[in-house]
Amino acid sequence: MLKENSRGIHGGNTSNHWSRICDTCQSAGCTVYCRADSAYLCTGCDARIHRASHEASLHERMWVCEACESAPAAFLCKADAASLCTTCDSDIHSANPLARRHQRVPIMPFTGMLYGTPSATHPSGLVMGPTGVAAKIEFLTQDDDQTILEEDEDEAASWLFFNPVKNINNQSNSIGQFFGGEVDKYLDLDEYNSCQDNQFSNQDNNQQQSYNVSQKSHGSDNAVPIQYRKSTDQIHNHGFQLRMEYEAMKNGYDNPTSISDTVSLSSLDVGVVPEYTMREVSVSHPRPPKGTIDLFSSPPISMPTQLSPMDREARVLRYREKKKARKFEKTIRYASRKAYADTRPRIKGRFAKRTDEGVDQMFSTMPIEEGGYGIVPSF
DNA sequence: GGGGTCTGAGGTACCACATGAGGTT
DNA sequence: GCAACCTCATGTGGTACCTCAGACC
Repeated sequence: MLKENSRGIHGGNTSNHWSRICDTCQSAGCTVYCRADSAYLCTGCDARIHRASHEASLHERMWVCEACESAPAAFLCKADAASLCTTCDSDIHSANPLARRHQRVPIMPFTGMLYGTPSATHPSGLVMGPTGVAAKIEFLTQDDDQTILEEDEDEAASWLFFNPVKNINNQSNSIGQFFGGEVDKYLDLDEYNSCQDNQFSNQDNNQQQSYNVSQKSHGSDNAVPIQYRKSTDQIHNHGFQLRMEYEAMKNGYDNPTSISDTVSLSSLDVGVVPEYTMREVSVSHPRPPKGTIDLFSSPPISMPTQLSPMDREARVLRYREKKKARKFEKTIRYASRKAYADTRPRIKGRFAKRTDEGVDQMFSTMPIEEGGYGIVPSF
């Protein structure tokens, strides 16, 4: 399933670990680069260090490139909703004509604190962030949690309230039981694998989709950035994903009625990547780590029983970012395959075998290699 | 109100085959 | 370690078919 996604967008990053870990704690992936300290920091360390003093809070920081995760981001690609360093931006957006059309804006350094009390010198809260040139960092406090919940109440409500009746009738569904209510059969526990301790994730897959214009480095299958439509299972995935995040941050993972401690994955389709294979959650890293997951060799999934305020804030922020970034269109990952599919003969919508005549007709206007088909158009 | 039928919307299985990942030599 | 070769899972789109909900009688 993920066979063709097992490479990072730069072709060689197959590790389950971050490209660059936090210079301070050495245990989590870095998310920001502090110019003043010349240090790459994870979200937790960034908050801790730059909350320590007023002076520290004035340090200019840059988001780390979401592609290579090893250099400060310089541009925000609006199409990919990704912050990229100059190198990755160049690589990705020179891959094909469509990629070149992506609108990018420079990312300026930000100061202040991402979490906690706003800096007194930044009452506006205007900083430069990964989601906009002049994104307003929303300083999250416990009170803000409530504000967020109120803002999103309408949408979130549909995610939060499981149907207890269906749950009872759905006893055979271990996942349904696990979450205390009706759960989509198209489970995608994506975001729940994104804690810093977790080494398993489908980040490669996510990244490849996010940066689906960047595959020139590993083959001719250049993906196209155009997104057509999104199948309902993907929509379910997003809905459930966000619902889970919302539920988690709402409860701080200490509500035993909504989330139990373990889950059986045996009934899940292999293609579904349960992100929540964490051993524990001390989450502050806003991005899922790289790598894929082994559903059947992983230890039983445990849900956290406590979540620190910082973790909650991080999750709230991540929830909102993800909500903003939701896309419901289908992603074409392999343009060459699409091109072939478009040109294949069909019978009642099904692919049909090519006859020699059919091939000749089909490619009568295309250059045909000896004994083969035409050159794969590349986007 | 209950049951049967019709209709539309939405979801999915099916097909062939180039491609690429991973294993072997 | 590297290259060449081999094997096999994967992704791709249009259509028919299936399921379900709602309307109607």
